[in-house]
Amino acid sequence: VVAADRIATGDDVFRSGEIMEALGRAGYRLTRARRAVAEAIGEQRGHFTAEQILSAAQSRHAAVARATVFRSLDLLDEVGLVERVDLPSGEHAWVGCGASRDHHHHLVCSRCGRSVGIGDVGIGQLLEGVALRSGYRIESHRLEVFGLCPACATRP
Amino acid sequence: VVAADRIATGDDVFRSGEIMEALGRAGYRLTRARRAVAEAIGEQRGHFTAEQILSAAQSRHAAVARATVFRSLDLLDEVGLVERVDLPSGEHAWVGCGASRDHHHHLVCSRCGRSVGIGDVGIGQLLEGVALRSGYRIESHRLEVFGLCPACATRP
DNA sequence: TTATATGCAAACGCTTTGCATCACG
DNA sequence: CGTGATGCAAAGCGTTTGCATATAA
Repeated sequence: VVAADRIATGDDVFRSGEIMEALGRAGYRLTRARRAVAEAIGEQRGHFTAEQILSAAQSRHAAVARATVFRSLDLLDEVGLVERVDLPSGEHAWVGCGASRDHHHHLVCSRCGRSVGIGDVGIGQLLEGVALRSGYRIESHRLEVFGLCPACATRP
Repeated sequence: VVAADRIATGDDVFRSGEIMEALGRAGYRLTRARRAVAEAIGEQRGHFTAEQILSAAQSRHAAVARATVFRSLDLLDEVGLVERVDLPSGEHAWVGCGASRDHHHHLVCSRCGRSVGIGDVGIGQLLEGVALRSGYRIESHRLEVFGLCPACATRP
């Protein structure tokens, strides 16, 4: 049941081109603003906030309206290219979802924000037990894991 | 390692008295406002927002300032009596933590909000594997589980 | 008596909205 | 061309802060 080989499905980073292609495939217009947001996301190494995308775009001479950043992120979320994470601080951030479109979770570096996807490491199985004992009919779960990435762990 | 018997540690609900006692033990003043917040929390059946506490207090003729509600919730969080949950919608809510002061997670009813605590069901163990494979030094994790409680599951 | 906690109102930060304009397809 | 997307600015929320006042211990 546990797909051990699906653990650590790779860095949650992608090129802006991939984003635009996916948007096109989903039937959305490939606009200048969306390209700018896609490029800004491509520059991010880890999780990012709407604010970061906004200023990344500005510093590239590809300014986008604040509202458009939010609208684009929502769109990308719908398409499954990014996903919201709630940081321990309570902040809302986003991470790219790499290639895997399946149910998965994120392992986020608490220093640099770099994130990797992790597959279903067997939590579903654990939760079956919880369901039995609690009587709840479990519908969904969210797991967010925080720690230091290899680079940040060695470099103090 | 897996404490199967600690699954479903009981309803995350308590009487206002327990809250006040714990606050006193922690060396905080037992004020009228905190009593009002404690009572409002006691009325909640599941997760609750600051806004709900505010209006619950008002409808009891024990009005509290909005700011005080936030300050009290932060305090109760510090003491470990309540905990923030990020609902799937992105909303911030709180749940009581019942008796257990250990590391735990919450199983929240997505209809009525009722929540029960679940102990460390073995996720720590799973994450050791993830740490090995990913190279990350895992520091913390948050698991939030949503579903229908027994009552809501049977009553459509 | 004195440090703590409260109330109030204003400030804040993030996110959304309405609406006229723009541009992708 | 026509519809969907954008920009702008204003509104909306939830949350925090500063400060004078009240109050628990």
